[in-house]
Amino acid sequence: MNDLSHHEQAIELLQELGLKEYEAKAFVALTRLPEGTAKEISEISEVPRTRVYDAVRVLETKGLVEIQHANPQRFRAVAIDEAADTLRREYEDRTDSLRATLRAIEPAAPDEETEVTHEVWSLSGGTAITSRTRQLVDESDDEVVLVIGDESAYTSELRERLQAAGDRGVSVVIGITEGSLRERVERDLPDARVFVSGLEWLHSSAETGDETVIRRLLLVDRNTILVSSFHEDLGEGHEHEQAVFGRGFDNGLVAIVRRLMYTGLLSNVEA
Amino acid sequence: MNDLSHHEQAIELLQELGLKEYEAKAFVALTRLPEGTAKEISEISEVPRTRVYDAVRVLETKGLVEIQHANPQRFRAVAIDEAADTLRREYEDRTDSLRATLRAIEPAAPDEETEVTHEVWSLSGGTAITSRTRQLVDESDDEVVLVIGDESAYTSELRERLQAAGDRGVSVVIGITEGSLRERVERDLPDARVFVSGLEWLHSSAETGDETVIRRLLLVDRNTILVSSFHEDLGEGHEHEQAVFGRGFDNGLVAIVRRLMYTGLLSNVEA
DNA sequence: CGCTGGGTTCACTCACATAATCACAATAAG
DNA sequence: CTTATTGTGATTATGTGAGTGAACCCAGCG
Repeated sequence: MNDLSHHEQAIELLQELGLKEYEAKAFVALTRLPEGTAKEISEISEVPRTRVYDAVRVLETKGLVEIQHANPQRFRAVAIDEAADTLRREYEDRTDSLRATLRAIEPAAPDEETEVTHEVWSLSGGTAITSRTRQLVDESDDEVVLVIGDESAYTSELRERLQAAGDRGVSVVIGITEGSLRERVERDLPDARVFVSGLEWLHSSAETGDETVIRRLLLVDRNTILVSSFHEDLGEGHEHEQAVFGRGFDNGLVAIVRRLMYTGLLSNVEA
Repeated sequence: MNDLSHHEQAIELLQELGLKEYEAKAFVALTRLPEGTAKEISEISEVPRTRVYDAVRVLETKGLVEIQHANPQRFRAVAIDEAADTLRREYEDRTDSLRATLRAIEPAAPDEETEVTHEVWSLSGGTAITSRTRQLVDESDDEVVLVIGDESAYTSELRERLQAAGDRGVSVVIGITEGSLRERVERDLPDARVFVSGLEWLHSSAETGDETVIRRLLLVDRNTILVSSFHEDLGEGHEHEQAVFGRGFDNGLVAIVRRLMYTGLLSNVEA
C-alpha cells in the first residue's frame, strides 16, 4: 500500500469520525507539515484555498489544530496520538451519555404478553451475536449443543459460561471442525462430550465462489437455536458475521437444525 | 429534565454517533418497547411507517437491532449496554486505524528551517491544552511559573512533570487562587515556592455577566507563556476551554504576562 | 493619495444525500 | 370477494456541504 492510498484512507477515517471532507483533507495536510499557511495546505491537499480557513477553524475548536494569528496565518496539527486520543475520548463520552440517557428512558413501555413460539430473529455483527450466544448458554436448563466452526468463536468468556452451565447439571456437547481446538476444549470442559467432523460440509462451500463459513451453531434445550455465518465479503477486508436465532420446539428451522446436529452427533460422539 | 427531553437527547446523541435521524428515532422507540412492529414504531417515534423498514435494516447491520422475519415483521433492540459497547468499539477501532495510518504518512514533509520568535498560537479544548502545558513544563530549562486558577487544572500528571522539572534544577513557582489547594501543592512540591492571591482578579470577573475564569497561566523560562480561560458558555453545560500560547522573550504577550506574574509574585512569595 | 497584490472573509450556486410522500404489490382477515 | 394491513419501490422536496467567485482589508509602492 503506497502513501497516496494512506492519505485517502486517513481522510476517509477522519470523515467517518465526523469531520467534513475539507476538514479531513486539511488535517491530513497539516499532519505532513510541521506547520503551514492556507496556501501551502491548499496546495498539498485538494482544498480550495479560500475554504482552508473555515476548515481549520473547526479543527481548532475540536482541539486538533493550533492557529497562529499572524499575517499570513499559520496552522499546525497537534501530535498524532493527541489527535487520536481527543477523538476517541469524544466518542467515549458520547457513548457514556447515551447509556445513561437510554437508561432513563427505557421504563416506558406498556408491557404486553407475547406468545413465545416460532420466533426467528436475524441479527448481525460479531458483538451482537456473541452476546446472544452467551445469553442462550446462560439460560439453558437441560442441554447445550454447540458446534464451533472457527477457533476465534471459542472465547474464554464462552468457555466460562459453558463451564457454569455444566456445573449446574446441563449436558454440554461440543462439535468441532478443526482438530486443533479439540484438546483445548476437552481440557477446559472435562464433563462435556466433544466430537469432531460429521459436519465438514458446514465449512466453506468450496464449489460456489461464495466465501461463507458457518461459524457457530448452537442448540439449547432442543428448542432454541442460533446459527451464525461468516462472510469474507468483497475483495477488501469487509467481513461480516450474520446470524439467525430461533425459538420453539416445533419451529421449522429449529427442527431442521436439531435433526442435522443429532445426525452429526450420533455418528461421532465420544464419551 | 423530563422524559421527553431524554428522548430528544438520546436521538441527538445517536445522530452524533453517526446514525441518521430515522435510525436514531427508530432505535429509541425500540428501546422503549420490548419489541415492536413497523406500525408501533412509527406511532411512538415520528418516523413514517414506510421508512421504518430501511432504518431498522441499517440498525440491524450495525448490530443494534434484531429482526424477526414474520408477518408483520417484528423488531427489537439489543440491550442498552450492548448497544453502547458496540458503538464505542466501532469508534475505538477507527481511532486506532487513524493513528496507524497517520503514522505511516507523516514523514512526508520537506523540513524547512523556521525562525522561532514571536509566535502566538491559539488552541482550544481541554485535552489539547493539557497536552501543551505538559510539553512546555517538560522543555523548561530554568524556571517555571504556574498559576492554577482551578483545582481541576492541577492533575497528578502535571504534578509529576513539575516534580521532574524541579529535580533537574528548574526553579518552580506556583501561584494559587483558592486556599484549598495550597497544602496539597506544598506537600507535593517541597522545593517549589508557592504563593496565594495577588491575582484574584484573574478569577471570575463578576461585574461583567461573562462567566469566564483564567484556568491556567504558565510562564516558562521567561520567554514562553500559556494562558487558558474557561467559558461556562450558554445556559446549557456547553463549556469550553480556550488558550493562547506564545513564544519569544520580546513577544508582546509574553512581556505583559511576565510583568503581571512577577507583580503578583513579588508581593506574595514565600520561601 | 490611489494602485496593486496577497491574504482573508463572505455570499452564492450547484449537486447530492436524506427526509418526506405517494402509489402499488403482497398478504391476511373477515 | 372485499377490505385492511404490511411491505417495497419510485418520486418529490429539503437541507447540507462542496465548489467558486466577488468583496474586503491591509500592506507596500509608485
